[in-house]
Amino acid sequence: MMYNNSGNQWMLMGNSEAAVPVVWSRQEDKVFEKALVDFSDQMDENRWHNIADRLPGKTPDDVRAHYEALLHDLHEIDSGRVELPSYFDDSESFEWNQAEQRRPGQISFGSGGHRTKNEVERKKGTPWTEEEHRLFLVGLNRYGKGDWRSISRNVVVTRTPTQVASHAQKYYLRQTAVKKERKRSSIHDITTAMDSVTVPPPVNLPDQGGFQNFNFPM
DNA sequence: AGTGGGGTTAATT
DNA sequence: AATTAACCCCACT
Repeated sequence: MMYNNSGNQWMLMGNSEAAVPVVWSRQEDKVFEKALVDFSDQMDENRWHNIADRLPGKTPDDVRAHYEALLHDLHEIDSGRVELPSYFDDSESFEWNQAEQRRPGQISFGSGGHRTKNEVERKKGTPWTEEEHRLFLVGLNRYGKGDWRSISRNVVVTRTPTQVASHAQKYYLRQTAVKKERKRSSIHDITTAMDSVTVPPPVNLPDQGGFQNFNFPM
């Protein structure tokens, strides 16, 4: 899998050039992922163009193809368990000016209870964007559940490790919640292997408020 | 008004 | 540092 290489993309140069494999380095991936969030507001073609501008040697089409590949992987991650491929980190502690990324954020607002209006802007929780969540899944896939620090540092660069951990907590809570709802303990839950966390949430028909759970056999 | 989702912070290991 | 629990705001119903 690994979206960075899934389905090798080929760059077909006009007439005289031979096909050249498009390869994505780790650094390029990071730039790509960051740009994805930065330009998440534009869902048109400009997006690919803007992202490509940050990646010397990459065309907007390369970027779009890369994104497609990413979505494909995510779909698999999401609709199955999160399985960690055996490839782990690779020394990617390059000099990424993470200083200019991550914002000072994290202003408290609820804790103590002293609500001063003139205090530092109480930043209310900023909702995760879809892109950030996708990146979160990528990070999960790459570093595994628990390594929030790496995920924050290398993948979801717009969130601090604490935020990532928090997001993960809610994410898993929801996962199990949905799972439970779907399966009112049935004899079929018994499996030979050590159980599990599998069973793709049959997509949600819910979302609309009411879904009936049949709590009686039919 | 009650509930629950989704975010942050505090406490614990 | 990571996990767990408490807490808070807000959109819905």
